[in-house]
This record gives sequence, C-alpha cells and structure tokens, in this order.
Amino acid sequence: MKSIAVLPTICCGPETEPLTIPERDALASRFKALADPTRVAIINCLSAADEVCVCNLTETFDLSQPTISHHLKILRDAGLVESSRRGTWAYYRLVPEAITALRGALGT
Amino acid sequence: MKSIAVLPTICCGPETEPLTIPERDALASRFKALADPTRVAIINCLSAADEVCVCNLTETFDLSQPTISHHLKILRDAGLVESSRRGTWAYYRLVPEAITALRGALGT
DNA sequence: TCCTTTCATCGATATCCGTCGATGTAGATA
DNA sequence: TATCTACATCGACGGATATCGATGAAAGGA
Repeated sequence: MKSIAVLPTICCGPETEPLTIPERDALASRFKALADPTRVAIINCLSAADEVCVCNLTETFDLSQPTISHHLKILRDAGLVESSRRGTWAYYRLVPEAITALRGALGT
Repeated sequence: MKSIAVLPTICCGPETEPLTIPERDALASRFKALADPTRVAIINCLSAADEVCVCNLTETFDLSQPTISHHLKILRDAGLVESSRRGTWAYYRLVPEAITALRGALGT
C-alpha cells in the first residue's frame, strides 16, 4: 500500500548524465538490498508466485525465522516487496515496478 | 582481456525457475559490487566515456587514492570493469556485456 | 643512478551486516 | 481469560567492509 519511489535517472548507458549524490545513494541502497544470496533467492521465490507466505519461506531456507524476517524487512524498506496480513499469516509479493525500475537503471 | 562470466539464469520474471545456490551467490556478488554509492558513481562515470584514467577518478571523488583503488578492484573482480596500463597511467573502462547481463537477470 | 609520479597492496581501525536466541505482539481457538 | 501459532522486534556476537596512512612496484625524467 506504499507508493513506489521510481528511479529518476539512468546509471550506465551510452549517453549518460552524471548522477547526483542522492541519486547514487538511492541506487546503491537498492542494489544493496539485492546484495545477499538469501534475498536474491527470496526475490526469485516471490517471482514464481503471486504471493508467498512467510511460513513457506522459513521452511524453504535453512535459516531461523528472525533472520528471514530481517531479510524481508530489508526488501520491504527497499520497496522491492510488499506484504499484507490475513489472519495469522503474512503474505509477501513482488513489486514489479520496482524491479523494472532497477533494471532500467542499468541501461536503456 | 578476461572472459566475462555471463549470468546463466534469470532472477525475477513471470515464469521463473528456482535459482541454484551457485547462481544466487553469483548474482548477489554482482549486486554487491554495485551496493556502494562510490562504486555506482564510478560506473556512472565510466559509462560517460570510453576510458577514464584513475587519476581523474581520484580527483573527482573526495576519497583517498587507496580507497578508489580498492573500489576499482571490487568492480574488476565482479567483471563490471576492466583496465589497461599505458605508461604510468591506468585506464578503466566499462564491460558493457556484464552490465547487460545484470540487467537481464532482473527480468525479461 | 636517483628522484618523481602513478597506481596497487598492506595493515589497522571503525563501522556495518548477517545470524541467532529471547522476547513482544496480534490473531485464532477454546 | 488463557493459550497457541505466526510473525516482528530486540540485543548480542562474529565476520565482512569502507576508509585511511604507509609502503611497494613500475615507468619516466634528470
């Protein structure tokens, strides 16, 4: 239910303008969210389904439940995923626009 | 003068296969190389010209020369840039295929 | 040969990050 | 109310990382 901050500028292409400091910080923050094998796997897992319950993730990965929750928070803060609770369970899904925006930052 | 390891699999798209552990590790390593504002700015700087001398980078950024060299090594190890020495100077350039491959990993 | 310049590497340090157990919170059930 | 489950948060610990000064290596010039 959050608005998605879209990357305003392109990072690396043939005719590329210099990034401002806030822009390069924002880009690095987003890449940092993907700079961990577990988080890459979570994103990959979410991309295969509309929604994934946290309980499924804790089963899939050989990590403690707090660790999974920690990674999900990082992905949430980066705007790459969003969550919603239904009853006792929390379901996470990808934010496709955020992925697309990141991809766009890597060139035209 | 190095061969470029191309990302074999796509991370996050509509019909996406699960990543193997080596694949997700390789992807995370490459994203980690971009998970720093200085390195994002270096990539952005390199994308604006064919080649950039290290001396220009040390002038551009308010960081010590060893720190710049450290970041360049990380980008080199990730295969995102390559370098060549001519005389006293070292010139760095982008590896466009690596950037393209990373972009491809973020979807079709 | 000696000195200067350019860049890479080394060693040290402060901070960041991934991980875990313990605890808190909210919903469901009884 | 009491209790159980699913998930988030807290606090702590160990390992990784960004940064620096000092040093090394290689090339050019005096």
